[in-house]
Amino acid sequence: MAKKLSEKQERILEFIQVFLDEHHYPPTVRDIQTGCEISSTSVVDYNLRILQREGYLKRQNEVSRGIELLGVARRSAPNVVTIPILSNIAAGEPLPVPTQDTWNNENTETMDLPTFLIKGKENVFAVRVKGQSMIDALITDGDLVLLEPAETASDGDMVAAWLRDKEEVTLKRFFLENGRVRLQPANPSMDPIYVPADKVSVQGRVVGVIRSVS
Amino acid sequence: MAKKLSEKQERILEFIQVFLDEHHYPPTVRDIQTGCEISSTSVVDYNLRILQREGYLKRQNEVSRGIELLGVARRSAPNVVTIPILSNIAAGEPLPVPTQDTWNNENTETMDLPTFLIKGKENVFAVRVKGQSMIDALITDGDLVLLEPAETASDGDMVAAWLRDKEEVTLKRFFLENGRVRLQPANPSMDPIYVPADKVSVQGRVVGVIRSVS
DNA sequence: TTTCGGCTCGAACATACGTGCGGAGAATCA
DNA sequence: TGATTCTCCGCACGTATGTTCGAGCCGAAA
Repeated sequence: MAKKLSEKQERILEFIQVFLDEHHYPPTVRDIQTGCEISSTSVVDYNLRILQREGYLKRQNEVSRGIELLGVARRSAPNVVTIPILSNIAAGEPLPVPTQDTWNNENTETMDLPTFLIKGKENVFAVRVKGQSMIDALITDGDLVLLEPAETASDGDMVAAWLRDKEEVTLKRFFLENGRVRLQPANPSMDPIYVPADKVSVQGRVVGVIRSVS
Repeated sequence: MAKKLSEKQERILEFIQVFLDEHHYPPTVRDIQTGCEISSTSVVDYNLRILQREGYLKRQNEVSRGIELLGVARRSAPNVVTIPILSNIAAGEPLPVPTQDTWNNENTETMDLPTFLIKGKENVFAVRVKGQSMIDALITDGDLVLLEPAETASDGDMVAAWLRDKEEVTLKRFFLENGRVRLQPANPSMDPIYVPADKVSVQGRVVGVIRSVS
């Protein structure tokens, strides 16, 4: 178990996990072969044996799709992850990005999300929006905004930005243009705002939005 | 879906569930045959087809163990439901509300949703929005709209409405006002439209919206 | 009675799929 | 340098497994 996995083995493991999420049954050797761009089924077999020996999975002999992930490799709830919901957002203050304490606080509200919504993201949390202040981001009262903590952003990212001067949080697409920041609303009929870079701090990247209509 | 299952079909379903719990991969036709003491593989196949037609499971053609339990039958992830995603929505045509066929078509894309999003609703399906035509409902390109099939609506319901004269589908809040229908955009800065009741047909109630930011 | 549709049977067919084998680079070690 | 081990390759064999077909059974409708 101690041995480190080769890149190919990591890839195979990852592929099996994703395949399982999508199909709810395990892949065949040949599924893995094409999915991981491996040249021969025997190479897949070879690496599967290693993965089995190292305890990452269990295989049934002579059984098609007889692969079962074990331990760490196994995703306990295959399609769902639990994230915290922050409420009590005060207007005029930055977002309270969750800490470990938030997670551990048993009073924190949580929700389950399908994994495909936050694929690859980490420490995602949700904020329940109050009022219409985000309407130019196509977000309205009661919506849940999914955020990934981040202090920086690349051009085009949808971010939650704290505007020091205005003392407000806004959700817009981020563009850095020769020293100042252009914040572009998601609603194309609305105009961008321009802010000096040192007056903006990125608090997180927007991963998704969920609206539950009553 | 309405039809009652035969004793044999109940047993098969139960067997698949138990098998799944034990092995973490689906059984073969022959596993079911011996497990349920059925005399012939073709009988299993016959009943599996019925179970598929009734929406209890989905099968992949020519794929060993290509069985996937759906909805009620699925119990591995109790807080999750599987719904179909309709794409290929043609502009200028009513929504293709899903039928049983849609469910059974193995090419139909599906997604898992946390149950809290569709609490109490039935036969919910998702539509992937193309373009900006729904922008006044705070919905943009790529969003997934969750709909519950419905032919009628109460005042205040957010509905998908087919406008006969305009030949378009729109998402708005529904109000019946002395013989005509007021359709109110979710964006409060936009004006409602008024349509004679016989020129509007409700296709579904909007249950939620999901946006995954790339 | 006949007819017909739902259900069962057994066998065979086609192929999806796990596995084994000979060999070949490439890396490690002496 | 050679020996050894690890990893990869392509191929082909055997069987596991989904699917089909023709026939038979049985109860309900005609």
